[in-house]
Amino acid sequence: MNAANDQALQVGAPSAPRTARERARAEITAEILNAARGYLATDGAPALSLRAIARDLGMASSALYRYFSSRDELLTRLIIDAYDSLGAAAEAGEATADRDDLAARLAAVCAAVRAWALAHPNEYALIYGSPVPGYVAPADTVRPASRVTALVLRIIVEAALAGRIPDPDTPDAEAQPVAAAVAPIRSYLPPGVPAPLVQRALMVWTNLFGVVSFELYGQLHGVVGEEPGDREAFFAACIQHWIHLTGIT
Amino acid sequence: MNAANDQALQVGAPSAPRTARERARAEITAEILNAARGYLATDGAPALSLRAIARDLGMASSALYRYFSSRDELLTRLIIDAYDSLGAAAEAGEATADRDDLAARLAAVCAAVRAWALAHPNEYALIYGSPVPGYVAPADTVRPASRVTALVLRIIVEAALAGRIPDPDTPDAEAQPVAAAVAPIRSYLPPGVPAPLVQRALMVWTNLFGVVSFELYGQLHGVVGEEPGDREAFFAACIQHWIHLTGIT
DNA sequence: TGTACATCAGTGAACGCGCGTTCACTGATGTAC
DNA sequence: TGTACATCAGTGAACGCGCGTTCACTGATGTAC
Repeated sequence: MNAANDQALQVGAPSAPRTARERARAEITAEILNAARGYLATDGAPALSLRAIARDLGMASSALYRYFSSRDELLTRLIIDAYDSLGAAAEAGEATADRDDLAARLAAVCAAVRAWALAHPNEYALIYGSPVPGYVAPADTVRPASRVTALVLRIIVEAALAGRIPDPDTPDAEAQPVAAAVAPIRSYLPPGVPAPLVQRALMVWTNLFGVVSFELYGQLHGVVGEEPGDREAFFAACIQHWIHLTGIT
Repeated sequence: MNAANDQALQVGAPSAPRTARERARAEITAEILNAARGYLATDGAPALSLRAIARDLGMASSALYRYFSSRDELLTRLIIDAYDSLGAAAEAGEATADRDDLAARLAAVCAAVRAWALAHPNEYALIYGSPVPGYVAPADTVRPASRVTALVLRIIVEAALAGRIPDPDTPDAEAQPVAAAVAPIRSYLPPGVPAPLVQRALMVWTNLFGVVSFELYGQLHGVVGEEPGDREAFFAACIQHWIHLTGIT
């Protein structure tokens, strides 16, 4: 929690750099990241080139090493920023819904994730596409990566604890292995949320990104229409099923 | 249909090459593809290198151009083969289930897709990961790409036409846009399958790949357990929900 | 069955390109007295 | 306020590497008579 707050502070409010040097540093760092995001869009993460970025900014390629110690560090920063940007968008969307309308809150999260993905396809592919081979995500990507997951789970937990979800009647034979399977994430949740319900929440979370990825990567081409409203209608129907799946009332 | 059969013939039975030249050509082509798949696994599609493959086979890099006219053509062949391999696995899995047990047939397809993906993570990422930037899939990838989709839809269509799926009672206001959205794929289906049902089938199809992708790309790390049986239990629960979602009895 | 010619697989050098990273350096900005 | 020194941003050349693709060529395999 402290770590999260500290980081939010750092990211959100750059704490007003005082000296000219610090101000310039912050500005140029931002320019580098912007240029990098541009190349993500056109060429993808694997082809991201430090030299191309340097060319864009009109500086020597070696100068980038004053800001990032390596290509991988730049990638890591882009990944963290993308997760945070998506997480913030999802949280902002969720916040607009009536607190008591749990279904609407879940729907808002889904819609916000899709909207963000369509607006930032490059960054979406960076974090939810096939992993960049040879790149291993460092530990500080974990927390930003879990913001959307946490958001979805929070809604389900809130509903369950408020008694607004009827207990799913799963046969014991099935419930046992599922409980073991979802144990890791369940350890972060307050007690009292049945395992089958956690499983359903995770299904919704997984399916959400499944649909968004398929839409973004072109797998829906020739399957779901591309007229205005078609994709939205399909996605809206998905949301309805997800809400129904959780059992939220 | 004819095109499909012709291709199956070509791929399945290489029609017994007669001359030594033809035999050698077929063998070396296969060796190239195998080596390429090896590099897919370790380095990913964007880093796939003709020179590295040639080195593996102990031949000059220029010699590859006797077999593939360019790197893109090699990629295309790998993509088509991957789709066909997955499609064949899914069809074989489905074929083992009792013809009358529609739910079991759907479950078998899902299980086969996941098993194939876990066994061929490299090729899975090639066809269902983020698109390789700059590469545009030619038309001959379309048919192999649709085999799993077709399989899922066939089961649902069969169930619907046999009256084994109760009509989903969707409010007209919702059904209208959904019908427009799924019109493209519906044009390939026999009449009499309600649009909301087609939408559900597509949801199952999308969610299937969503779950498999999340598992493969590590998004489930720290969420769903990694002990033997955990992932299987989670996936089994997903399958149950998908069957329930379609309404198959 | 034997010869003459066409086809094809494979070679090795070369073209032209781009990449990440290092290093010794210059000159501007900041800091301590 | 002014000077001396430390810090830092940015340069440009270089290292060592790998890539896709082309081209003129050699030698083996196949084919037609």
